[in-house]
Amino acid sequence: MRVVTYNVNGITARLANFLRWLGERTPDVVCLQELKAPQDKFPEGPVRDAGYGVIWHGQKSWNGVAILARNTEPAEIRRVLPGDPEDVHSRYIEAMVHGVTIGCLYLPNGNPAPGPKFDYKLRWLDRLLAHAAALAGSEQPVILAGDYNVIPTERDVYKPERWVDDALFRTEVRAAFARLLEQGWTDAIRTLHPHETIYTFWDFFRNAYGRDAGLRIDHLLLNAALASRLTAAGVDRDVRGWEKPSDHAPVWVDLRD
DNA sequence: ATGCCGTGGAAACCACGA
Repeated sequence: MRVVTYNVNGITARLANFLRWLGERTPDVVCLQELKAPQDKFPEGPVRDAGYGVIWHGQKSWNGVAILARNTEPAEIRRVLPGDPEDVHSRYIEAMVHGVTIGCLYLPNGNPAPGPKFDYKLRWLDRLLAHAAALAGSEQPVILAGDYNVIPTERDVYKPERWVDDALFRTEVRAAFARLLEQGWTDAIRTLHPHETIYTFWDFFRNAYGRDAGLRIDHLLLNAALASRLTAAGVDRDVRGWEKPSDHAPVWVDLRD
């Protein structure tokens, strides 16, 4: 079973590109972020015509997350990250697919830091840690996939010294991600490729993709019950070079049945 | 070192992203 996370940066603007990728790669489960579409504007018809069941949590202009499952319906578990009734951003959705709990998340960017947006990011990380703690030790397989907006280590950014004060790389944020891993989560890409330079995002400008000036900020974390089934992981980085691409590329894991 | 680009929504610019 292949599970993918993909920040599409606007599902409406990305639709042709996305459907091409979906048709060519036919992944089993897809976690989407940054739909940037209200609930009633999600392109449900084309997605279902492509052979996928789908649930989504939209929002006007910003955020928005979805879970797609090939030839089946994702069984929704929740569409809000617990812990803050005041938080109205659409940044989390969770469903069961083929016996695997799929958490799809879009973590706040947090810039500029310091400031209220960074404070919101840190609070969101705390809530994620609290929710993930229960899932980490579950005997049921769980994957937390999404755009974490966290550069885990210096190896995951083209020029670390330029990013030390950025909300994606500040020590508080890296420490929170490290605490997440200490709960028992496996960072699939890094575990299978410990020494490679791997990016999942390249800026739209300054020819970032051409220069390979990227970041690794999209992650798939597996709990222990699922990590034993991990066989492969990678980035569909060629998609970043397609016409009208997102600034992120799809990131995937293959799991033994 | 910097939103220089891209998207959405409203308004012929601004917010936001990373």
